[in-house]
Amino acid sequence: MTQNRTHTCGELRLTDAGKQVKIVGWLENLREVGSNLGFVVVRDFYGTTQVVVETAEMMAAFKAINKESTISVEGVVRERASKNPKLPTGEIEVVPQKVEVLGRCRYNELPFEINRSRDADETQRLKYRYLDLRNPAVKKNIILRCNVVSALREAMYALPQAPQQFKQLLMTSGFDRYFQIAPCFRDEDARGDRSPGEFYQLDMEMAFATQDDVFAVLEDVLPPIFAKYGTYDIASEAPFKRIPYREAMERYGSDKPDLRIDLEVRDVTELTQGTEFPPFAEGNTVKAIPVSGCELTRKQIDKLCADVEVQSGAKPYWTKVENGAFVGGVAKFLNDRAPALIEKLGLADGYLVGFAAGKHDQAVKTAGVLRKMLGAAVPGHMDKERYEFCWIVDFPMYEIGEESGELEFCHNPFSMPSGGLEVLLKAERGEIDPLTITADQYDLVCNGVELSSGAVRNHDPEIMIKAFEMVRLGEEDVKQKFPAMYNAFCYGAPPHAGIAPGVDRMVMLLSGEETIREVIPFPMNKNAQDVLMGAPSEVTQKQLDELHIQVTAKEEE
RNA sequence: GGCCGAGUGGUUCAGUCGGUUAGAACGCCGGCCUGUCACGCCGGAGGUCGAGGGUUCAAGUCCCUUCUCGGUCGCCA
Repeated sequence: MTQNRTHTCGELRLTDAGKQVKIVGWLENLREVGSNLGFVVVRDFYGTTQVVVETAEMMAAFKAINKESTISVEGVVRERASKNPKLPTGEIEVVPQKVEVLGRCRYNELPFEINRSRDADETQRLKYRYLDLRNPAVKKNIILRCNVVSALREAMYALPQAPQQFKQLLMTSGFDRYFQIAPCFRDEDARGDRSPGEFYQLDMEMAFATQDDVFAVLEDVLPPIFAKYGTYDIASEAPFKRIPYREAMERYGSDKPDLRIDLEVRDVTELTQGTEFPPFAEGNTVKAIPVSGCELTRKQIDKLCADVEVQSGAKPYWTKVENGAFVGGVAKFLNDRAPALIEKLGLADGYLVGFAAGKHDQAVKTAGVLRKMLGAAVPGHMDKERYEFCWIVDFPMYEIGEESGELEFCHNPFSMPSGGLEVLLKAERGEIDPLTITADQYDLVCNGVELSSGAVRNHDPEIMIKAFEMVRLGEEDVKQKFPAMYNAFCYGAPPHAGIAPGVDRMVMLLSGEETIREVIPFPMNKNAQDVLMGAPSEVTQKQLDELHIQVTAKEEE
């Protein structure tokens, strides 16, 4: 039995008419349009080709084959009597002489229809991922992923090795630049944009590099890839906007702002103090988001506020401006403040004002979610069809821990404090507040998605120890917990910096998908289960014995 | 772990105030149809309404418990 095809299913054109061919693929559909007339669609990786059925024998042969079986068709290419301009192969059809079943589909009913698999239940899709991926609309994201990864490799300099601590050690070893596309494993729960446990990063580290050097690399690599592979045509050009962390929190209520939305958060704490409304009470922070041209109905506003509460954990409030006064929502608490608020926020008739109130951090966070929701809901405030990049810079080095109530590292303890040793010494002498110390650490954000985190690393053991002393740790802790890094840095380390954009998230943005699972060939579900392979599953006693692992009963209740 | 949403033929969903035989579309099976391309037309089969308990003359619908999936928060230097 020979299976060699002469052409793929996306290949044949009018110029091939008259040729003897053999195609192979999946039997997608049989359209019967007459007693002995029908059309078979054969699909492979490259496209679909129509096979025409004109005889009782062929009709019987094709009717006996379940859809989604793999078949081969030998025959002659012919110009179609009625062409289909929507298909690349729409000008021709294959008149079959011989049909062979290569792999029989045993079921005449599938878990879902292939070309509508995206509508099916996600668990069902993942369980039958091999059927789901037959859908060209699903498959295209995986192909996109492949193209993006290879474009990234082409754009980068070459030298594959291994992540974080090791890549920093490479710098210390004298390698100037490093990159690789590496799988990362993390013990963290899933989200729509976060694959549970594992994901891929374009990981890079550069010796003798500054923050600007790192920015320059990604500003060079990413825009052409977004331009070529993105769903939207417009993307930020280099240099990307740089926004200090504190400014991002104040203006957008988020450290990953979606800059496609033109709304901004305003602080109205002073102007709302002394009102009868408990959430605006003294000690609370009050943020306002003015939205012009809002025609949302009361019902829509309530729904939006409920959604904000789910995501932020706190209820937002609102009022509208009509005839120069506040109407609806919390209007009655603000009547005497209306003129001042209207002036400060530049309000006019038709404005909706969203409010977020509470302890400072909660108010900021609620405002951030509210801004995002309003931007998406009120027409005219979000130019969706574009990619807006920005760098979030100047992350605080320290924060007051919620539980401990004492100074702790805010993000990455290995980032270089801006200003180096001198700044730490000043803080130690009490000349500056340690909370004002920032780190040379940065995030790359696109359309409200955190694409990447990176930093100029702290390569100086003295500064590292001082940084740790600020949080009541010291030399012994650094030596004990990170012996390799500490020791290596004691032998002359180059200043170095790095970053690691998430490949899955990048492809998600490029494809326009809402969940990361759409760009991963075999994704796990929210609970990190692989429902296709049935993993995790029970282990056998033999496996346990091999590894000297004992399973003991739970001791609780 | 908290909160929100969902679970009804193979698939996606509808199902009003608790009330007769739980509907539709697609898919499947049978029939018709000579140019379809989401083909069309006619007919048919297919349901433990996630599971368990309760209220009631009567539960897909109300109450309690529980399981599963999704979103979100916690978490993720």
